[in-house]
Amino acid sequence: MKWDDPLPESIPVPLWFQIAERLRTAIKRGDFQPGETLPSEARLNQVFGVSRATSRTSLDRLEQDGLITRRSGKGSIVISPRVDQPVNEMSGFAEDMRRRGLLPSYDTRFVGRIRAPAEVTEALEIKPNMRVYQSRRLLKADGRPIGFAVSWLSPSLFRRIRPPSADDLNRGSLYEWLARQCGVKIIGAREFIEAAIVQKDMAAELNVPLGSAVLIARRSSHGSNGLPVEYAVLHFRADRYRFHLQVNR
Amino acid sequence: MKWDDPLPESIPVPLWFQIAERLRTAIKRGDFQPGETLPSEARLNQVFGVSRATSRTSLDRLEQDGLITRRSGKGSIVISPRVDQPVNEMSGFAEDMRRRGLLPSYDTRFVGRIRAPAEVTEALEIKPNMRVYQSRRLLKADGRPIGFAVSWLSPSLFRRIRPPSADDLNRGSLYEWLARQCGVKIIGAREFIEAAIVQKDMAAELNVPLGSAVLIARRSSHGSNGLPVEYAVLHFRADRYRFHLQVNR
DNA sequence: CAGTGGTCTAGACCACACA
DNA sequence: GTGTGGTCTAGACCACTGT
Repeated sequence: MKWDDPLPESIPVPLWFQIAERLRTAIKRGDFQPGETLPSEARLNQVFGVSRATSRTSLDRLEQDGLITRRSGKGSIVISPRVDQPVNEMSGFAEDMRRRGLLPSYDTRFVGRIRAPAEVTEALEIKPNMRVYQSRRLLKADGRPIGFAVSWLSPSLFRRIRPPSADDLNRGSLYEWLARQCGVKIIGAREFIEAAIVQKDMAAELNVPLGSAVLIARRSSHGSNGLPVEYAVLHFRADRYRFHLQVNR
Repeated sequence: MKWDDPLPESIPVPLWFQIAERLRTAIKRGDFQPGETLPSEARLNQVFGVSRATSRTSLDRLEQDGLITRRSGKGSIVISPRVDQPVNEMSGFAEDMRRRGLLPSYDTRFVGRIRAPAEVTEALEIKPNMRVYQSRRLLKADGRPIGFAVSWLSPSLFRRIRPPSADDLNRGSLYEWLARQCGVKIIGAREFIEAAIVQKDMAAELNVPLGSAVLIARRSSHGSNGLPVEYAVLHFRADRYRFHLQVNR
């Protein structure tokens, strides 16, 4: 499939998205090398028979994803490719692992209601000392411990719906469960990333010697209504995990 | 200043940007609370006398910056505000520190040409064992060590221009120097973030005990032509520094 | 139903880069 | 000069949300 083959007719996918995907795969394949320019907006209009706004929307997306930069008078220039797959797009642990070619699994250690510490009530924007649903899970990749996730969910989710069981949590992604059962999609988050020396109980869970380094992420997630959904603290083995992110502008 | 005051006439700033700034400050000020909706696109058209494409571009920017989400049929919904200052937008160390209310300074330990290790030649996309310009700098905030930056610059920068001196580097941001002297703006980067136990020489520089944790960032920066400009490895004291990032979609 | 954002068209004028 | 992306207008039809 060449990048400029005609688009299929009347499928329920936006034109701008189809065009962006064409260019994206062409870049991945190496048809456009880093430093080279993509076809101009006018050219895309001719090739795909669309208006300029549509082809611009395609390029907007590629720019936002860090694949190209655009310069007035020059064109849309391909940026050196990512070495790895993922980036800082929103993704749960399971998806993250699959993209790295590893098989994710969970061991749920605890589920239940507990009194939330201040760090949590602040993040979830609820009253101090309120009781919230907590889960504690060991995260594994190809069967080996890689991280430990402690997660608190907003009480507002469980007015009508029962919280997930340990089985639910072992079965798959928490985010998928929230989407299926609560109709809540997590669409963004704020994260703090820190380094620390592993604590005793966490060393046992992660199966690392005392004195090892861990990578810690504290994540506040929000749904499409803009309100907090989950607060999570994740510890990762420093020898098996690193964050990868793409920064623009 | 209310968010819907008339826009000044004929200033050389895009309308969509001015509108986005109005809404941004209104959100920061609390005129629109988290979970509330912003004025609809049609309303913005009336208020500012612009076309729908223009008001949409404003909202696109706010969405990209993680301030709002949009739902067809509902509106543009304000997301809970960031606790800290900005986030994963491109910024050098100096700017980063100033945003945290700290005074940045540098102690340059070394500048000169050295043979680049494989990690560097790969990131800069140059031939193995090529000699490149390296700098090693201690990063300080309010006079106290906070990190250590080792940076390699692409040889292509110095065909016509002399590399920066230790004085240049002590004086201010490397990125500002590159912009001024080489006309190269860094517009994006790829980063890996890791945790580790501090090494002996680094412990001495950072003034931390052996066995402490450090946060390590490995950054490949590229300019507006999409080609690599700088590769840097930064070690941060875990007790004084953490990353903060905003994840969308 | 009316209002919302999502997508798309067909034009326009501008500043910028390069030959 | 020609071609590039940056900005902007004035329409249009659609799917979705709530009443």
